[in-house]
Amino acid sequence: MRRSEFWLQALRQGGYRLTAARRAVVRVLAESEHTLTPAEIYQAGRRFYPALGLVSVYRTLEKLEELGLVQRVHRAEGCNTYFPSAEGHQHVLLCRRCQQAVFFSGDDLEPLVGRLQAETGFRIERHWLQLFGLCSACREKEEKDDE
Amino acid sequence: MRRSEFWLQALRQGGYRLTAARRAVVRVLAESEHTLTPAEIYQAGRRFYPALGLVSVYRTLEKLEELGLVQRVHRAEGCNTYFPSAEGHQHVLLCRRCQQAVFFSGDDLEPLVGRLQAETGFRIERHWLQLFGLCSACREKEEKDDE
DNA sequence: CCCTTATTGAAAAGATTTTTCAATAAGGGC
DNA sequence: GCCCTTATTGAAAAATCTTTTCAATAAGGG
Repeated sequence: MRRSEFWLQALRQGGYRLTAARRAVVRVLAESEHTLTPAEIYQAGRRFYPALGLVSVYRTLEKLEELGLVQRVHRAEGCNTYFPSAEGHQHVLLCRRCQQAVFFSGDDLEPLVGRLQAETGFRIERHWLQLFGLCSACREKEEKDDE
Repeated sequence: MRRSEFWLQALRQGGYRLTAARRAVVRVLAESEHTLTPAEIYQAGRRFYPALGLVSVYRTLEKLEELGLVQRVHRAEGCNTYFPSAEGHQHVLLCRRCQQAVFFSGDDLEPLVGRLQAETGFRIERHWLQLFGLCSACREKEEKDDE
């Protein structure tokens, strides 16, 4: 099943109605390979549903986040970008130029977390890990810019 | 040397003047053990310098960040908290209740980064790692609340 | 095909951050 | 110590971004 269909189904099961506005937001974000801001989702969503309002983008993101389908992605330049949630224990690697986002897993923070809990007395509950860099396409483009 | 003195000296060497507004911001943030928002810094700073303006807090933070002395700390509830920068390769462990922040080091992401670069074609430049939990004081307080 | 009520978009309100601007004061030069 | 230049200030205005309000609409269970 495509991610957008799954999201619509999950909204339905969460007791929410399927409206044109929500379908447009889902369609844009579920299949995106880049993190998107509310304004970008709004703009792209209007191509599918011209009457879409920015407010509905915000409200739909709120629900998708609540259902665990969407995550907010923070960056130095701003914290208002969204992306499909990682499944299981995954994090994202982000291109700083084109905003492409790629999931990865395989970090092993257990030993570190255990050690820090013992040393600091904190009970550690969650962690954020994000990697930043340049995707291969943007690397080529940057080299071209330098010429 | 205390951190606040070091910051003042660094501002000076960066070509900036030492003003009462800047001294107040530095005094508040350099010795803080908690992440602080601009509004909190403003409020606390006014106790040392009542004429302080919120605008100067923003402008001073901008300069301190530019000099690498201060970092912006992001959280789910908001991205507008500030804290002294980590020295060298350090990250922060944050209490979700009282905003206490503790530096740590010892994460070893090299193998992961190397593997991902090979697999994805990205050139990985930076990473963000943050741990969230409850400090021991807040753990006790939460247990009391539950009673 | 209703009928209830969740949802909508527009406009207003809020919150936060940035810009503008005349007044002030930092600190180098004397 | 005292000018003099000019960076810096705080207040107010403007710009952004997000949330709330509200009457109109439409989703979807019966």
